[in-house]
Amino acid sequence: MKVTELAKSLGTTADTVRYYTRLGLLKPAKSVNGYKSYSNKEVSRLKFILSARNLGFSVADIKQILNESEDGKSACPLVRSLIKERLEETEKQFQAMLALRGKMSSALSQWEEMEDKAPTANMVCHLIENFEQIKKA
Amino acid sequence: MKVTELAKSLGTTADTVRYYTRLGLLKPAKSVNGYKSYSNKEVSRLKFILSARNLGFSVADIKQILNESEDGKSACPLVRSLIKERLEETEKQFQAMLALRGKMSSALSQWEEMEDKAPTANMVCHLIENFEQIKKA
DNA sequence: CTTGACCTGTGTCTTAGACACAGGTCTAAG
DNA sequence: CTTAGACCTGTGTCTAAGACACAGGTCAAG
Repeated sequence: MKVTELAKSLGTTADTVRYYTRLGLLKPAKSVNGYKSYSNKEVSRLKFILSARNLGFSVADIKQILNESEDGKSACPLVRSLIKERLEETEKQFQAMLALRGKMSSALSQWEEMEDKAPTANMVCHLIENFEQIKKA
Repeated sequence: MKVTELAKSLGTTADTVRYYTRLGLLKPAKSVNGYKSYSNKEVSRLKFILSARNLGFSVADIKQILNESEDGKSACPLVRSLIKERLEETEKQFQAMLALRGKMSSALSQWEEMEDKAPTANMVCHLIENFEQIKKA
């Protein structure tokens, strides 16, 4: 199987396959013409990688998990602990985005009723520089 | 004013100041010893940049806004249109994070009751590979 | 003069791929 | 057999927004 073939069969891009290969997550054989040749084992490996990415694991996480399982050990404990970390991070980012979204939409609606002003020596844009979010009661 | 001095006075890092300087958003004079020297004008410029970053504008956006205002034009229309774009992006990312968070926390709770399994030829980790999110009714 | 604390600019690194590009492969037409 | 064109290849570079490393410069105290 060639790069593009593998990629399409799992609904991803050739660049993604190349990226994982570069990192050593996939280990294709070299075909005669120098092209990479992927076996069925690589297909299921890639399937795993894509599932894990979809669940929020980082590529580095996945590398770790694959290493563990290559030693014949169960990766389950590692997987549980990693997802706990990732979920915490996601939660933080989520809260940050929630706050940002609020700020932005508040700014947008405020600014629609405000006039344009030319810049001055110490003010680039009064919309931004005078913005203060209205606090929720 | 030196780099660190400026950074501390506005509660940011020297690296951030250097970064903006590298991009040309700040234009310090060169002091005798080769160090960068920031004037009061740079202070208010940086203050503006930090406010805009805080509202979700990208550094590229800010560059655009600064260019506009340097020509003496009002940046307000540009600012309104940019924040609209950024807000839409933020909304998309927000929804994506919301979905991801749900998936992850669902996985976490499911996996706590599932046993460990050793890897097999075509399965790295059954937790991940057999995961299917329970759909909300 | 020397020590040590702090500061400097420059260059490299990060994520997870996307994109550019020069060249190779392969199929069909001539 | 040759040629054209479509498609594919690996490698190298780019992205955002700084963080970090590092060799060397500066400056006040002793």
